[in-house]
Amino acid sequence: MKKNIYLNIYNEYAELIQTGSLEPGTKLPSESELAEQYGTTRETVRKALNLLSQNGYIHKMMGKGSFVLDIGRMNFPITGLISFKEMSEKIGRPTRTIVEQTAQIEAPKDIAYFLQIPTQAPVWEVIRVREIEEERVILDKDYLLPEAVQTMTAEIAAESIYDYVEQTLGLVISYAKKEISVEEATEEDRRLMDLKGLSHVVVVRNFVYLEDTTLFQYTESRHRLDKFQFVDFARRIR
Amino acid sequence: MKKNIYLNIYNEYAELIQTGSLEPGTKLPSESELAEQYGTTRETVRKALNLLSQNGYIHKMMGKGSFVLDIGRMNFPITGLISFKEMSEKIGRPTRTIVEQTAQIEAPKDIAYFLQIPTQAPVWEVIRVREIEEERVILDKDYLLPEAVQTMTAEIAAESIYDYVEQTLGLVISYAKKEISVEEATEEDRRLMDLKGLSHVVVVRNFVYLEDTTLFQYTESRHRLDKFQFVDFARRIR
DNA sequence: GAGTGGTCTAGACCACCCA
DNA sequence: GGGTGGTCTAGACCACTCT
Repeated sequence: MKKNIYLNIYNEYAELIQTGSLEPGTKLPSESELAEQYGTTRETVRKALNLLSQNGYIHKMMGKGSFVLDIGRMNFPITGLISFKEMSEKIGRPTRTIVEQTAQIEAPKDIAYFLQIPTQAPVWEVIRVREIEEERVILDKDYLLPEAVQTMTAEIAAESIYDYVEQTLGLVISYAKKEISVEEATEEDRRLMDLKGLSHVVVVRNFVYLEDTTLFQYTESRHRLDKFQFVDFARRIR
Repeated sequence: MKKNIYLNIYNEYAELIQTGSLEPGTKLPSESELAEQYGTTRETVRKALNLLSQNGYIHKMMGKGSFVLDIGRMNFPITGLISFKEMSEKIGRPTRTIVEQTAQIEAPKDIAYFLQIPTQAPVWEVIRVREIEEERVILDKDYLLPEAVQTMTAEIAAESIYDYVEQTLGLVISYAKKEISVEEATEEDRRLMDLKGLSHVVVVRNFVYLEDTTLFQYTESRHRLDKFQFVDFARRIR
Protein backbone atom coordinates (compact mmCIF):
# COMPACT_ATOMS: atom_id res chain seq x y z
CA MET A 1 0.00 0.00 0.00
CA LYS A 2 2.86 2.35 -0.69
CA LYS A 3 1.37 3.55 -3.94
CA ASN A 4 -0.41 6.78 -4.61
CA ILE A 5 -0.11 8.39 -1.24
CA TYR A 6 -1.08 11.69 -2.84
CA LEU A 7 -4.29 10.23 -4.26
CA ASN A 8 -5.19 8.89 -0.83
CA ILE A 9 -4.72 12.32 0.71
CA TYR A 10 -6.68 13.91 -2.13
CA ASN A 11 -9.57 11.49 -1.80
CA GLU A 12 -9.75 11.77 1.96
CA TYR A 13 -9.94 15.54 1.89
CA ALA A 14 -12.25 15.69 -1.14
CA GLU A 15 -14.59 13.42 0.80
CA LEU A 16 -14.34 15.48 3.98
CA ILE A 17 -15.09 18.67 2.09
CA GLN A 18 -17.84 17.26 -0.06
CA THR A 19 -19.72 15.83 2.91
CA GLY A 20 -19.35 19.10 4.79
CA SER A 21 -17.29 17.58 7.60
CA LEU A 22 -14.83 20.36 6.90
CA GLU A 23 -16.65 23.66 6.73
CA PRO A 24 -15.78 26.36 4.22
CA GLY A 25 -13.08 28.63 5.60
CA THR A 26 -11.50 25.89 7.69
CA LYS A 27 -7.72 25.99 7.63
CA LEU A 28 -6.03 22.76 6.63
CA PRO A 29 -2.93 21.56 8.49
CA SER A 30 0.24 22.98 6.99
CA GLU A 31 2.05 21.02 4.32
CA SER A 32 4.76 19.99 6.76
CA GLU A 33 2.19 18.81 9.29
CA LEU A 34 0.36 16.80 6.65
CA ALA A 35 3.63 15.30 5.48
CA GLU A 36 4.33 14.11 8.99
CA GLN A 37 0.78 12.85 9.54
CA TYR A 38 0.88 10.74 6.41
CA GLY A 39 4.49 9.73 6.88
CA THR A 40 5.58 11.26 3.62
CA THR A 41 7.30 14.38 2.31
CA ARG A 42 6.07 17.86 1.42
CA GLU A 43 6.27 17.38 -2.35
CA THR A 44 3.89 14.47 -2.11
CA VAL A 45 1.49 16.39 0.09
CA ARG A 46 1.69 19.29 -2.36
CA LYS A 47 0.57 17.05 -5.21
CA ALA A 48 -2.58 16.24 -3.27
CA LEU A 49 -3.23 19.87 -2.30
CA ASN A 50 -2.72 21.08 -5.87
CA LEU A 51 -5.27 18.58 -7.09
CA LEU A 52 -7.73 19.77 -4.46
CA SER A 53 -7.04 23.35 -5.50
CA GLN A 54 -7.55 22.68 -9.21
CA ASN A 55 -10.86 21.02 -8.51
CA GLY A 56 -12.15 23.90 -6.45
CA TYR A 57 -12.05 22.23 -3.06
CA ILE A 58 -9.46 24.44 -1.41
CA HIS A 59 -7.55 27.65 -1.93
CA LYS A 60 -3.89 28.05 -1.09
CA MET A 61 -2.60 31.34 0.24
CA MET A 62 1.07 32.24 0.30
CA GLY A 63 2.38 32.53 3.82
CA LYS A 64 -1.00 31.75 5.34
CA GLY A 65 -2.12 28.25 4.55
CA SER A 66 -4.74 26.25 2.67
CA PHE A 67 -8.44 26.89 3.21
CA VAL A 68 -11.61 25.02 2.39
CA LEU A 69 -13.80 26.64 -0.29
CA ASP A 70 -17.56 26.31 -0.44
CA ILE A 71 -17.54 25.65 -4.15
CA GLY A 72 -16.28 22.13 -4.49
CA ARG A 73 -19.47 20.74 -3.05
CA MET A 74 -21.57 21.98 -5.91
CA ASN A 75 -20.44 19.44 -8.42
CA PHE A 76 -23.00 18.35 -10.79
CA PRO A 77 -24.17 17.81 -14.26
CA ILE A 78 -22.07 18.13 -17.24
CA THR A 79 -18.79 19.34 -15.86
CA GLY A 80 -15.83 17.21 -16.63
CA LEU A 81 -16.06 13.66 -17.80
CA ILE A 82 -19.10 12.11 -16.28
CA SER A 83 -21.79 9.86 -17.65
CA PHE A 84 -25.52 10.34 -17.37
CA LYS A 85 -25.66 7.40 -14.97
CA GLU A 86 -23.08 8.96 -12.65
CA MET A 87 -24.89 12.27 -12.90
CA SER A 88 -28.33 10.93 -12.14
CA GLU A 89 -26.93 9.22 -9.07
CA LYS A 90 -25.61 12.57 -7.89
CA ILE A 91 -28.66 14.73 -8.39
CA GLY A 92 -30.93 12.18 -6.77
CA ARG A 93 -34.02 12.84 -8.83
CA PRO A 94 -36.01 10.11 -10.56
CA THR A 95 -34.55 9.47 -14.00
CA ARG A 96 -35.21 6.97 -16.71
CA THR A 97 -33.46 6.06 -19.94
CA ILE A 98 -35.36 5.04 -23.07
CA VAL A 99 -33.28 3.39 -25.76
CA GLU A 100 -34.61 4.38 -29.17
CA GLN A 101 -31.97 2.90 -31.39
CA THR A 102 -28.93 0.62 -31.22
CA ALA A 103 -27.61 -0.31 -34.62
CA GLN A 104 -24.64 -0.26 -36.88
CA ILE A 105 -25.22 2.25 -39.65
CA GLU A 106 -23.27 3.88 -42.45
CA ALA A 107 -21.94 7.16 -41.14
CA PRO A 108 -23.80 10.15 -42.54
CA LYS A 109 -21.68 13.07 -43.69
CA ASP A 110 -21.71 15.17 -40.54
CA ILE A 111 -20.98 12.26 -38.20
CA ALA A 112 -18.21 11.01 -40.48
CA TYR A 113 -16.71 14.47 -40.37
CA PHE A 114 -16.87 14.70 -36.58
CA LEU A 115 -15.34 11.24 -36.15
CA GLN A 116 -12.78 11.83 -38.87
CA ILE A 117 -13.73 8.71 -40.82
CA PRO A 118 -14.91 8.22 -44.44
CA THR A 119 -18.56 8.85 -45.19
CA GLN A 120 -20.59 5.62 -45.06
CA ALA A 121 -17.98 3.87 -42.92
CA PRO A 122 -19.74 1.69 -40.33
CA VAL A 123 -20.46 3.21 -36.92
CA TRP A 124 -22.60 2.25 -33.98
CA GLU A 125 -25.50 4.61 -33.51
CA VAL A 126 -27.14 4.68 -30.11
CA ILE A 127 -30.04 7.02 -29.52
CA ARG A 128 -31.34 7.44 -26.00
CA VAL A 129 -33.96 9.66 -24.47
CA ARG A 130 -33.41 10.74 -20.89
CA GLU A 131 -36.38 11.32 -18.71
CA ILE A 132 -36.04 13.43 -15.58
CA GLU A 133 -39.06 13.63 -13.33
CA GLU A 134 -41.18 12.03 -16.05
CA GLU A 135 -40.32 14.62 -18.68
CA ARG A 136 -38.28 13.75 -21.74
CA VAL A 137 -35.73 16.54 -21.61
CA ILE A 138 -32.49 15.12 -23.02
CA LEU A 139 -31.78 13.36 -26.28
CA ASP A 140 -28.42 11.59 -26.40
CA LYS A 141 -27.07 10.47 -29.74
CA ASP A 142 -23.89 8.40 -29.46
CA TYR A 143 -21.67 7.28 -32.31
CA LEU A 144 -18.95 4.73 -31.59
CA LEU A 145 -16.24 3.23 -33.75
CA PRO A 146 -16.72 -0.53 -34.34
CA GLU A 147 -12.92 -0.97 -34.29
CA ALA A 148 -12.95 -0.14 -30.60
CA VAL A 149 -16.38 -1.46 -29.68
CA GLN A 150 -17.33 -4.71 -31.43
CA THR A 151 -20.62 -5.34 -29.69
CA MET A 152 -23.36 -2.96 -28.67
CA THR A 153 -26.81 -3.88 -27.47
CA ALA A 154 -29.89 -2.10 -26.18
CA GLU A 155 -29.19 -3.67 -22.79
CA ILE A 156 -25.79 -2.03 -22.61
CA ALA A 157 -27.18 1.27 -23.81
CA ALA A 158 -29.89 1.14 -21.14
CA GLU A 159 -27.21 0.88 -18.48
CA SER A 160 -24.04 2.84 -19.09
CA ILE A 161 -21.90 2.81 -22.19
CA TYR A 162 -19.04 4.22 -20.13
CA ASP A 163 -19.18 1.36 -17.67
CA TYR A 164 -19.29 -1.19 -20.47
CA VAL A 165 -16.43 0.37 -22.40
CA GLU A 166 -14.21 0.83 -19.34
CA GLN A 167 -15.05 -2.18 -17.22
CA THR A 168 -16.01 -4.87 -19.71
CA LEU A 169 -13.92 -3.92 -22.71
CA GLY A 170 -11.07 -2.53 -20.63
CA LEU A 171 -10.65 0.54 -22.81
CA VAL A 172 -9.34 3.60 -21.00
CA ILE A 173 -11.12 6.87 -21.60
CA SER A 174 -8.60 9.61 -21.23
CA TYR A 175 -9.93 13.01 -22.19
CA ALA A 176 -12.72 14.75 -24.00
CA LYS A 177 -13.52 17.99 -25.72
CA LYS A 178 -16.92 19.52 -25.23
CA GLU A 179 -18.66 22.20 -27.26
CA ILE A 180 -21.85 23.82 -26.08
CA SER A 181 -24.11 25.78 -28.37
CA VAL A 182 -27.77 26.50 -28.95
CA GLU A 183 -29.43 25.37 -32.15
CA GLU A 184 -32.85 25.13 -33.72
CA ALA A 185 -34.76 22.04 -32.72
CA THR A 186 -34.99 19.38 -35.42
CA GLU A 187 -38.02 17.33 -36.32
CA GLU A 188 -36.39 14.45 -34.43
CA ASP A 189 -35.99 16.58 -31.32
CA ARG A 190 -39.69 17.43 -31.41
CA ARG A 191 -40.67 13.82 -31.93
CA LEU A 192 -38.56 12.31 -29.16
CA MET A 193 -38.57 15.03 -26.50
CA ASP A 194 -41.24 16.95 -24.61
CA LEU A 195 -40.20 20.31 -26.00
CA LYS A 196 -43.26 22.25 -24.90
CA GLY A 197 -43.15 24.39 -27.99
CA LEU A 198 -39.60 25.64 -27.42
CA SER A 199 -37.95 26.35 -30.75
CA HIS A 200 -34.32 25.72 -29.78
CA VAL A 201 -32.28 23.11 -27.94
CA VAL A 202 -28.92 23.25 -26.19
CA VAL A 203 -26.49 21.00 -28.03
CA VAL A 204 -23.47 19.56 -26.21
CA ARG A 205 -21.05 17.95 -28.64
CA ASN A 206 -18.63 15.61 -26.95
CA PHE A 207 -15.49 14.17 -28.51
CA VAL A 208 -14.16 11.31 -26.44
CA TYR A 209 -10.60 10.04 -26.75
CA LEU A 210 -8.93 6.88 -25.53
CA GLU A 211 -5.57 6.69 -23.83
CA ASP A 212 -3.80 6.10 -27.14
CA THR A 213 -5.28 9.42 -28.32
CA THR A 214 -7.64 7.77 -30.79
CA LEU A 215 -11.02 9.40 -31.04
CA PHE A 216 -13.52 6.65 -30.50
CA GLN A 217 -16.82 8.25 -29.66
CA TYR A 218 -18.82 11.26 -30.66
CA THR A 219 -21.81 12.18 -28.54
CA GLU A 220 -24.43 14.75 -29.20
CA SER A 221 -26.45 15.57 -26.11
CA ARG A 222 -29.50 17.66 -26.90
CA HIS A 223 -31.15 19.37 -23.93
CA ARG A 224 -34.39 21.19 -23.56
CA LEU A 225 -33.49 24.83 -22.96
CA ASP A 226 -35.06 25.28 -19.58
CA LYS A 227 -33.58 22.11 -18.13
CA PHE A 228 -30.02 22.84 -19.06
CA GLN A 229 -27.33 23.88 -16.66
CA PHE A 230 -23.58 23.81 -16.75
CA VAL A 231 -21.21 24.83 -14.01
CA ASP A 232 -17.54 25.49 -14.35
CA PHE A 233 -14.74 26.28 -11.95
CA ALA A 234 -11.85 28.29 -13.35
CA ARG A 235 -8.57 29.23 -11.83
CA ARG A 236 -6.44 32.03 -13.21
CA ILE A 237 -3.14 30.69 -14.51
CA ARG A 238 -0.23 32.72 -13.33
CA MET B 1 16.59 34.15 -13.88
CA LYS B 2 16.50 31.08 -11.72
CA LYS B 3 12.80 31.42 -11.02
CA ASN B 4 9.99 29.49 -12.59
CA ILE B 5 11.90 27.24 -14.90
CA TYR B 6 8.82 25.10 -15.26
CA LEU B 7 6.73 28.09 -16.39
CA ASN B 8 9.34 28.93 -19.00
CA ILE B 9 9.21 25.41 -20.37
CA TYR B 10 5.41 25.46 -20.29
CA ASN B 11 5.21 28.78 -22.12
CA GLU B 12 7.74 27.81 -24.76
CA TYR B 13 5.93 24.60 -25.64
CA ALA B 14 2.45 26.13 -25.38
CA GLU B 15 3.63 28.73 -27.89
CA LEU B 16 5.18 26.14 -30.20
CA ILE B 17 2.01 24.08 -30.18
CA GLN B 18 -0.39 26.98 -30.51
CA THR B 19 1.44 28.40 -33.50
CA GLY B 20 1.56 24.99 -35.13
CA SER B 21 5.36 24.82 -35.13
CA LEU B 22 4.92 21.46 -33.46
CA GLU B 23 2.39 19.41 -35.35
CA PRO B 24 -0.18 17.22 -33.65
CA GLY B 25 1.24 13.76 -33.03
CA THR B 26 4.80 14.99 -32.67
CA LYS B 27 6.70 13.27 -29.89
CA LEU B 28 8.29 15.58 -27.35
CA PRO B 29 11.79 14.88 -26.04
CA SER B 30 11.75 12.58 -23.05
CA GLU B 31 11.59 14.08 -19.58
CA SER B 32 15.25 13.27 -18.96
CA GLU B 33 16.27 14.90 -22.23
CA LEU B 34 14.26 18.01 -21.45
CA ALA B 35 15.76 18.14 -17.97
CA GLU B 36 19.22 18.13 -19.50
CA GLN B 37 18.31 20.66 -22.18
CA TYR B 38 17.01 23.12 -19.63
CA GLY B 39 19.69 22.34 -17.08
CA THR B 40 17.20 21.20 -14.48
CA THR B 41 15.76 18.02 -13.02
CA ARG B 42 12.98 15.71 -14.08
CA GLU B 43 10.53 16.83 -11.39
CA THR B 44 10.70 20.37 -12.68
CA VAL B 45 10.22 19.27 -16.27
CA ARG B 46 7.27 17.16 -15.16
CA LYS B 47 5.57 20.21 -13.64
CA ALA B 48 5.70 21.88 -17.03
CA LEU B 49 4.48 18.80 -18.89
CA ASN B 50 1.61 18.26 -16.46
CA LEU B 51 0.48 21.84 -17.01
CA LEU B 52 0.59 21.31 -20.77
CA SER B 53 -1.38 18.12 -20.33
CA GLN B 54 -4.05 19.71 -18.14
CA ASN B 55 -4.56 22.45 -20.67
CA GLY B 56 -4.98 20.05 -23.55
CA TYR B 57 -1.72 20.76 -25.34
CA ILE B 58 -0.14 17.34 -24.97
CA HIS B 59 -0.92 13.82 -23.90
CA LYS B 60 1.44 11.68 -21.86
CA MET B 61 1.66 7.95 -22.46
CA MET B 62 3.25 5.56 -20.01
CA GLY B 63 6.37 4.00 -21.39
CA LYS B 64 6.03 5.82 -24.69
CA GLY B 65 6.42 9.54 -24.27
CA SER B 66 4.55 12.83 -24.55
CA PHE B 67 2.70 13.76 -27.73
CA VAL B 68 1.25 16.95 -29.13
CA LEU B 69 -2.56 17.08 -29.31
CA ASP B 70 -4.50 19.05 -31.88
CA ILE B 71 -6.89 20.43 -29.31
CA GLY B 72 -4.88 22.99 -27.43
CA ARG B 73 -4.90 25.30 -30.40
CA MET B 74 -8.63 25.76 -30.30
CA ASN B 75 -8.70 28.07 -27.35
CA PHE B 76 -11.42 30.49 -27.43
CA PRO B 77 -14.26 32.23 -25.90
CA ILE B 78 -15.53 31.72 -22.49
CA THR B 79 -13.37 28.94 -21.16
CA GLY B 80 -11.46 29.74 -18.05
CA LEU B 81 -10.99 33.21 -16.74
CA ILE B 82 -10.81 35.58 -19.62
CA SER B 83 -12.26 39.00 -20.22
CA PHE B 84 -14.23 40.14 -23.22
CA LYS B 85 -11.28 42.29 -24.26
CA GLU B 86 -8.89 39.34 -24.21
CA MET B 87 -11.45 37.26 -26.06
CA SER B 88 -12.14 39.78 -28.79
CA GLU B 89 -8.42 40.05 -29.40
CA LYS B 90 -8.31 36.31 -29.92
CA ILE B 91 -11.22 35.84 -32.26
CA GLY B 92 -10.11 38.71 -34.45
CA ARG B 93 -13.53 39.92 -35.50
CA PRO B 94 -14.63 43.52 -35.25
CA THR B 95 -16.10 44.19 -31.82
CA ARG B 96 -17.37 47.24 -30.03
CA THR B 97 -18.42 47.94 -26.47
CA ILE B 98 -21.26 50.32 -25.63
CA VAL B 99 -21.42 51.40 -22.00
CA GLU B 100 -25.05 51.83 -20.96
CA GLN B 101 -24.65 52.43 -17.27
CA THR B 102 -21.93 53.06 -14.67
CA ALA B 103 -23.32 54.00 -11.31
CA GLN B 104 -23.45 53.10 -7.68
CA ILE B 105 -26.86 51.73 -6.83
CA GLU B 106 -28.59 50.03 -3.94
CA ALA B 107 -28.36 46.31 -4.50
CA PRO B 108 -31.65 44.78 -5.58
CA LYS B 109 -32.64 41.56 -3.89
CA ASP B 110 -31.26 39.08 -6.43
CA ILE B 111 -27.92 40.84 -6.78
CA ALA B 112 -27.56 41.19 -3.02
CA TYR B 113 -28.20 37.49 -2.72
CA PHE B 114 -25.62 36.58 -5.34
CA LEU B 115 -22.98 38.85 -3.78
CA GLN B 116 -23.89 37.76 -0.27
CA ILE B 117 -24.47 41.32 0.96
CA PRO B 118 -27.53 42.97 2.55
CA THR B 119 -30.28 44.18 0.24
CA GLN B 120 -29.84 47.87 -0.65
CA ALA B 121 -26.15 47.83 0.24
CA PRO B 122 -24.24 49.98 -2.26
CA VAL B 123 -22.78 48.26 -5.33
CA TRP B 124 -21.33 49.42 -8.61
CA GLU B 125 -23.54 48.54 -11.52
CA VAL B 126 -21.94 48.49 -14.95
CA ILE B 127 -24.04 47.60 -17.95
CA ARG B 128 -22.33 47.07 -21.27
CA VAL B 129 -23.55 45.94 -24.66
CA ARG B 130 -21.10 44.00 -26.81
CA GLU B 131 -21.33 44.33 -30.51
CA ILE B 132 -19.77 41.70 -32.74
CA GLU B 133 -19.81 42.37 -36.45
CA GLU B 134 -22.21 45.24 -35.90
CA GLU B 135 -24.79 43.16 -34.09
CA ARG B 136 -25.60 43.67 -30.44
CA VAL B 137 -25.37 40.09 -29.24
CA ILE B 138 -24.09 40.21 -25.66
CA LEU B 139 -25.34 42.14 -22.66
CA ASP B 140 -22.89 42.25 -19.76
CA LYS B 141 -24.13 43.31 -16.36
CA ASP B 142 -21.37 43.68 -13.78
CA TYR B 143 -21.79 44.28 -10.07
CA LEU B 144 -18.73 45.17 -8.00
CA LEU B 145 -18.24 45.74 -4.29
CA PRO B 146 -17.29 49.35 -3.47
CA GLU B 147 -15.06 48.07 -0.64
CA ALA B 148 -12.73 46.59 -3.25
CA VAL B 149 -13.29 49.06 -6.08
CA GLN B 150 -13.67 52.68 -4.92
CA THR B 151 -13.86 54.31 -8.35
CA MET B 152 -15.57 53.21 -11.52
CA THR B 153 -16.12 55.29 -14.62
CA ALA B 154 -17.55 54.82 -18.08
CA GLU B 155 -14.01 55.17 -19.46
CA ILE B 156 -12.80 52.22 -17.43
CA ALA B 157 -15.86 50.19 -18.37
CA ALA B 158 -15.28 50.94 -22.04
CA GLU B 159 -11.81 49.44 -21.77
CA SER B 160 -11.44 46.47 -19.47
CA ILE B 161 -12.58 46.21 -15.89
CA TYR B 162 -10.20 43.29 -15.41
CA ASP B 163 -7.20 45.35 -16.51
CA TYR B 164 -8.22 48.21 -14.23
CA VAL B 165 -8.78 45.99 -11.23
CA GLU B 166 -5.61 43.99 -11.70
CA GLN B 167 -3.17 46.55 -13.05
CA THR B 168 -4.34 49.84 -11.55
CA LEU B 169 -5.83 48.71 -8.29
CA GLY B 170 -3.41 45.83 -7.86
CA LEU B 171 -6.11 43.39 -6.80
CA VAL B 172 -5.43 39.79 -7.67
CA ILE B 173 -8.21 37.82 -9.27
CA SER B 174 -7.80 34.24 -8.28
CA TYR B 175 -10.70 32.05 -9.33
CA ALA B 176 -14.25 32.13 -10.54
CA LYS B 177 -17.32 29.99 -10.67
CA LYS B 178 -19.42 30.06 -13.78
CA GLU B 179 -22.99 28.88 -14.30
CA ILE B 180 -24.51 28.60 -17.73
CA SER B 181 -28.23 28.35 -18.30
CA VAL B 182 -30.88 29.44 -20.74
CA GLU B 183 -33.63 31.80 -19.65
CA GLU B 184 -36.45 33.82 -21.09
CA ALA B 185 -35.38 37.16 -22.48
CA THR B 186 -36.31 40.14 -20.33
CA GLU B 187 -37.67 43.43 -21.54
CA GLU B 188 -34.20 44.86 -20.96
CA ASP B 189 -32.63 42.17 -23.14
CA ARG B 190 -34.99 43.04 -25.97
CA ARG B 191 -34.33 46.75 -25.58
CA LEU B 192 -30.55 46.59 -25.52
CA MET B 193 -29.79 43.66 -27.82
CA ASP B 194 -30.63 42.75 -31.39
CA LEU B 195 -32.57 39.64 -30.45
CA LYS B 196 -34.21 39.05 -33.81
CA GLY B 197 -37.35 37.74 -32.18
CA LEU B 198 -35.60 35.00 -30.21
CA SER B 199 -37.47 34.36 -26.99
CA HIS B 200 -34.60 33.14 -24.84
CA VAL B 201 -31.05 34.15 -23.99
CA VAL B 202 -28.06 32.20 -22.69
CA VAL B 203 -27.15 33.50 -19.26
CA VAL B 204 -23.61 33.07 -17.93
CA ARG B 205 -23.42 33.92 -14.26
CA ASN B 206 -19.89 34.55 -13.10
CA PHE B 207 -18.76 34.76 -9.49
CA VAL B 208 -15.30 36.25 -9.27
CA TYR B 209 -13.10 35.86 -6.20
CA LEU B 210 -9.95 37.67 -5.12
CA GLU B 211 -6.84 35.99 -3.76
CA ASP B 212 -8.07 36.39 -0.18
CA THR B 213 -11.16 34.36 -1.21
CA THR B 214 -13.49 37.36 -0.92
CA LEU B 215 -16.17 37.48 -3.56
CA PHE B 216 -15.90 40.89 -5.15
CA GLN B 217 -17.72 40.76 -8.45
CA TYR B 218 -20.83 39.20 -9.89
CA THR B 219 -21.24 39.28 -13.66
CA GLU B 220 -24.22 38.31 -15.69
CA SER B 221 -23.36 37.83 -19.33
CA ARG B 222 -26.46 37.50 -21.49
CA HIS B 223 -25.89 36.09 -24.98
CA ARG B 224 -28.11 35.84 -27.98
CA LEU B 225 -28.78 32.12 -28.47
CA ASP B 226 -27.32 31.72 -31.91
CA LYS B 227 -24.08 33.53 -31.07
CA PHE B 228 -23.22 31.55 -28.04
CA GLN B 229 -20.50 28.95 -27.87
CA PHE B 230 -18.55 27.40 -25.06
CA VAL B 231 -15.73 24.91 -25.32
CA ASP B 232 -14.33 22.80 -22.54
CA PHE B 233 -11.47 20.38 -22.24
CA ALA B 234 -11.81 17.68 -19.64
CA ARG B 235 -9.39 15.07 -18.45
CA ARG B 236 -10.45 11.98 -16.56
CA ILE B 237 -9.03 12.00 -13.04
CA ARG B 238 -7.43 8.73 -12.12
C1' DG C 1 17.01 -4.86 -21.55
C1' DA C 2 16.75 -0.10 -22.69
C1' DG C 3 13.83 3.73 -22.61
C1' DT C 4 9.85 5.93 -20.95
C1' DG C 5 6.77 8.14 -17.63
C1' DG C 6 4.83 7.74 -12.37
C1' DT C 7 5.90 8.16 -7.73
C1' DC C 8 8.59 9.29 -3.86
C1' DT C 9 12.44 11.01 -0.65
C1' DA C 10 15.21 14.25 2.10
C1' DG C 11 16.90 17.77 1.90
C1' DA C 12 17.52 23.16 0.31
C1' DC C 13 16.52 28.21 -0.42
C1' DC C 14 13.17 31.68 -1.25
C1' DA C 15 9.05 35.05 -0.80
C1' DC C 16 5.39 36.02 1.82
C1' DC C 17 2.52 36.83 6.12
C1' DC C 18 1.89 37.90 10.85
C1' DA C 19 2.71 38.90 15.49
C1' DG D 1 11.63 35.61 13.44
C1' DG D 2 8.85 31.70 12.95
C1' DG D 3 5.47 29.69 10.10
C1' DT D 4 3.64 29.22 5.60
C1' DG D 5 3.56 27.95 0.78
C1' DG D 6 6.57 28.05 -3.98
C1' DT D 7 10.37 26.22 -6.25
C1' DC D 8 14.14 23.26 -7.04
C1' DT D 9 17.74 19.38 -6.64
C1' DA D 10 19.77 14.75 -7.09
C1' DG D 11 19.00 10.96 -6.42
C1' DA D 12 15.81 6.31 -6.06
C1' DC D 13 12.54 2.49 -7.37
C1' DC D 14 8.66 1.12 -9.99
C1' DA D 15 5.40 -0.10 -14.05
C1' DC D 16 4.91 0.13 -18.55
C1' DT D 17 6.22 -0.28 -23.72
C1' DC D 18 8.89 -1.71 -27.40
C1' DT D 19 11.96 -4.70 -29.89
